[in-house]
Amino acid sequence: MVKRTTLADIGNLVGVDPSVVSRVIREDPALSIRPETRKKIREAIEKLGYHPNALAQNLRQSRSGAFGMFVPDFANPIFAEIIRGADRASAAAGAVLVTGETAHGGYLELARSGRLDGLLLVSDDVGGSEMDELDSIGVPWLLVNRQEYGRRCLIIDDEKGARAAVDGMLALGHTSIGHISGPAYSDTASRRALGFRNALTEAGLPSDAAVSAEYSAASGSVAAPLLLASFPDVTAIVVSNVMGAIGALAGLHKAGVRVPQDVSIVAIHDFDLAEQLVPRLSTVRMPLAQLGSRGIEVLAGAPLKNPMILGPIELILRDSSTSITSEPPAP
Amino acid sequence: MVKRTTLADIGNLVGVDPSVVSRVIREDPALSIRPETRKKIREAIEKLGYHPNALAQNLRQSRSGAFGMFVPDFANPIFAEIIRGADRASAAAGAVLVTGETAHGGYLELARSGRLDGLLLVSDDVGGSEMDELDSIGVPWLLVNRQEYGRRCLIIDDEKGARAAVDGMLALGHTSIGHISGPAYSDTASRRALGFRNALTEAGLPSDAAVSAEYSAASGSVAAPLLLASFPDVTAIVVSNVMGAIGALAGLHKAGVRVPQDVSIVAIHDFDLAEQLVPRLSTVRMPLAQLGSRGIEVLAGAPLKNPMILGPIELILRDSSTSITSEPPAP
DNA sequence: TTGTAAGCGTTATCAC
DNA sequence: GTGATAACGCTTACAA
Repeated sequence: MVKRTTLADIGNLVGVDPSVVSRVIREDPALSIRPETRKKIREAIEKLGYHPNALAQNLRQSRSGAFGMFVPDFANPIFAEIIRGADRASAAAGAVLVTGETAHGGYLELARSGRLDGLLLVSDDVGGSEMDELDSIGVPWLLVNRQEYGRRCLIIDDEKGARAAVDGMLALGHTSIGHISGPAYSDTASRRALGFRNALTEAGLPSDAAVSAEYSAASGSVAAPLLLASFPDVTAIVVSNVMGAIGALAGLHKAGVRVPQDVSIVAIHDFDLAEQLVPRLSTVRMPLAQLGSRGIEVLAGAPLKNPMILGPIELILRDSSTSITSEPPAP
Repeated sequence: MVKRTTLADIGNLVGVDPSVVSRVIREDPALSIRPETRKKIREAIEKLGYHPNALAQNLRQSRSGAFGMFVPDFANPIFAEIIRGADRASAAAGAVLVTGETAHGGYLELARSGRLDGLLLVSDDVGGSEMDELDSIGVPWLLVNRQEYGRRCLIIDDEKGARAAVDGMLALGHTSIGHISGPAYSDTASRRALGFRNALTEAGLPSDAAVSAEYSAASGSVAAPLLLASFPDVTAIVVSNVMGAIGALAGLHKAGVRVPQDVSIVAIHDFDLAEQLVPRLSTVRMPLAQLGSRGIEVLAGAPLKNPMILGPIELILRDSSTSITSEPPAP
């Protein structure tokens, strides 16, 4: 590997001080320079193929030009979409995105060593002591998709998302609607459960048909038949998360329950494969990518007035839900 | 944000030169030091909560401590698993993993500015000129899951994977086996197609029942019914990639073809959701995580004698494939 | 209109 | 056994 070209090399070639070259590159407005000198410098840069050494810039400016983003699981399409948003925004901000899974806890060491200008944490398993530690380190950081008292965070309108799902089922004529919620420790789950209950209460309908499941397909596949066994009248189920919904489809199929003929299913969060499942899964599309991109923007200095992302929330009806009127009318 | 503790701070506190502190921290074997001095230094480090400034280390040592990993699509579970492997290996190597999507081409600038100690590219849309540029920059880099003449790369045994799928179908009694291959420009696709043909040829069976599809569910959903229309005798289909297989299930369902009763399906590459689809999808599990982890190890200096990863390849039979003998016997 | 110089915090090579 | 010094490549206030 050949030695890299430095500012000094350019300076030597042109016969000018490196600092001048630096100022030309950075288009320092306080610099007045003869056009021909500037031109010569530009040409030399071109000729030698100069690119600034980011490591030196980093040290000099005490900033790493990197943002961190840690998620529980790369394979979850929800996190993938958040990451994508963060990736785009980082690139736009001229920074790189360092990603990792929260499990190995590497983000603390990264923050301590100054390798991150900011950090996004998308995870329920980041504990209070880790958060305190981050605060004491002094890196800007944000909880993403999780609200916690006294911490800076960014969330989407989960309550509204759940309402959209319920309203969609109501519009299809369902009057007995069930809920497979996320785990109790998850605040997104409780906000969705709240939206579910409120929407039904406002419609003058009961909202007690609910069971809770983990954020996993396996858990959803158990929960769905269980819900129907406990509440046999239920004709539509709002599933709090996509993995659970996929599991629910599988679990119901195995139990001999037909979707959507016997029960309609709608999930919170949309994702690519929803379109390809059998049956195609109805979802509520939420602004996940914005969760990532806005997170980066806040880390980069944008004001955080409101933790709630105000993006579009959209019910996407596919084959897993159907109108109740397609059932034989009561005698 | 308070000023960070530096080596000099420790030195001042203990009454010793910063360089000595550095040598203690790095456990320099060439350092002889009084045990009590060492102890005092250790205590001061503890007391002031010192952590080395990675930015300064980076500049001094001309290494960024970061590896890059760029994929076409974060949402594809295949790439997610490769990323996970790379993430683990990076953490183990004391480096961070910078990820991004190949589309915005940011990796070139990262490489040029010295922000990466090495780069893994998992993508069919990285062109020859980009590769040449990377070579001229001098960063170690590797194509992952793609073989290209004259380039350093890392692949898995796709041919063997396809063979495993075919052999599995043969063992179930199928004698007319079709293939939904990946796109022609993809070398993984051609290696899988080769495995498919060889396995059938060696079994004395024809291997002409093949159509090609893009790496997408939508494409697979079109290709599967098409394949059956062209080759009505086919009783089992080997799908070259998971997305295509998911699409195939959907496409066949829509066409009224029952899986596995009318046709068996097996996909190359396993992933979480395979277990939760309806029907549960048979797959060939390939060592994807190792593709990522070994890639990082090679970047970190491990010798690259053989581009082929020699991990386990395992056929996982689930509900989407069944024995041909379950069909009514011919009269 | 340009040059000088002082750092950013570390580490490697000497010197004492 | 420990200290001094230079250097990594860049930026920026100040001097000329």
